[in-house]
Amino acid sequence: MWQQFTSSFFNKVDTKGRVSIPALWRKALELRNAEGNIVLVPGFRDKNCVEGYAPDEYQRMSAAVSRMHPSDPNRRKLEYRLMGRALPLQLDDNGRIVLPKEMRDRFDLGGDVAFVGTGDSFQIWSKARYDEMIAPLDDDEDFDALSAMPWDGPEASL
Amino acid sequence: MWQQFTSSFFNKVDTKGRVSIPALWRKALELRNAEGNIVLVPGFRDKNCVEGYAPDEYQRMSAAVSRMHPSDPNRRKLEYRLMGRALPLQLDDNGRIVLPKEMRDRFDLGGDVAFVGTGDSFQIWSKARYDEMIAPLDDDEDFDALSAMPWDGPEASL
DNA sequence: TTGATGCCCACAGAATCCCATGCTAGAAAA
DNA sequence: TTTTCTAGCATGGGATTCTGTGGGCATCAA
Repeated sequence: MWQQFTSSFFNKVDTKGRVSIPALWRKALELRNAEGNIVLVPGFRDKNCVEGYAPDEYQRMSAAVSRMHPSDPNRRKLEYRLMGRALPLQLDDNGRIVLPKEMRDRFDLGGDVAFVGTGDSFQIWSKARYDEMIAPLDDDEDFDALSAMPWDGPEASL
Repeated sequence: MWQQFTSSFFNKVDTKGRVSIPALWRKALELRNAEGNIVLVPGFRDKNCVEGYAPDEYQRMSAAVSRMHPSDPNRRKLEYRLMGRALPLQLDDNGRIVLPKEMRDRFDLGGDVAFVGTGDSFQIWSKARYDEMIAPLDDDEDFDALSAMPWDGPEASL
């Protein structure tokens, strides 16, 4: 539909470490003129998964870090975690990427993995860890996070 | 009539999971320049049904989430439930969509389903669950929710 | 040699497209 | 009014395309 990463998908990592990027997201990447390029960042916002960005969004993130003053110690930390660990990858002809061995080991990405869309980025979880993470969210009866969402009525944005 | 989703409809889901979007709402989608696109979100505001949005309304929701700071834990929760589960779909030539199997299983959407208009969005219920849900609402004699409605008089908005 | 990497092809199941068929409501004709 | 016609709508089935996945084979490095 459009250039956001939405929905969740459960794909398999084969013995070579290859895994398909969901077809829906490949179309999203095209709309972002990514030309088959994505950037993987391990454990940035969430230390239990790998985050994936289209080039344009990754640049937005790193630009935000670059706006911080060079003397700011938090900038150094962010640099190490965002730039220092970012891994640019290319999709192959079948729409797959190869997850490097260190990433597979560290995040348990063998066999079934979960791709979770988070709008301008996405996450890759091991299926087992994803299930653990998501279960309490589904049990949340009243879902109080919704009340934290900013809302100014229909005519506010767009 | 116009671009709001109003009224209720009872359609059938076939063996392939296909179901017609009510014709009245297809016209509403046209007025919203949706071009046959809708977004389904399972159990977001109400955990017992699937919610449907026109692209413009969905973007309004997700934009509200994106305005929250990336470090906000409530943003994470909302991402998982809104973006992480949102499913963009296209109407086919006959005005139908395909409900994915997981959704059909989880919300019991086989055979008869109810489409309920809720203004800027709509809901899809299994007929059985819908009947259960709606009965006590009709018995609500005094309907005290009405007193909670903000009201500035006819000339306020528009 | 051994192992990793990139590229190509193959295949099954699932999703999607295309065409057909009743049904209904409303218009048109008698 | 009653009957006939028609266009729009919901629904069904077959055929085709797509997508995720597995395997083979060169190439290159250690």
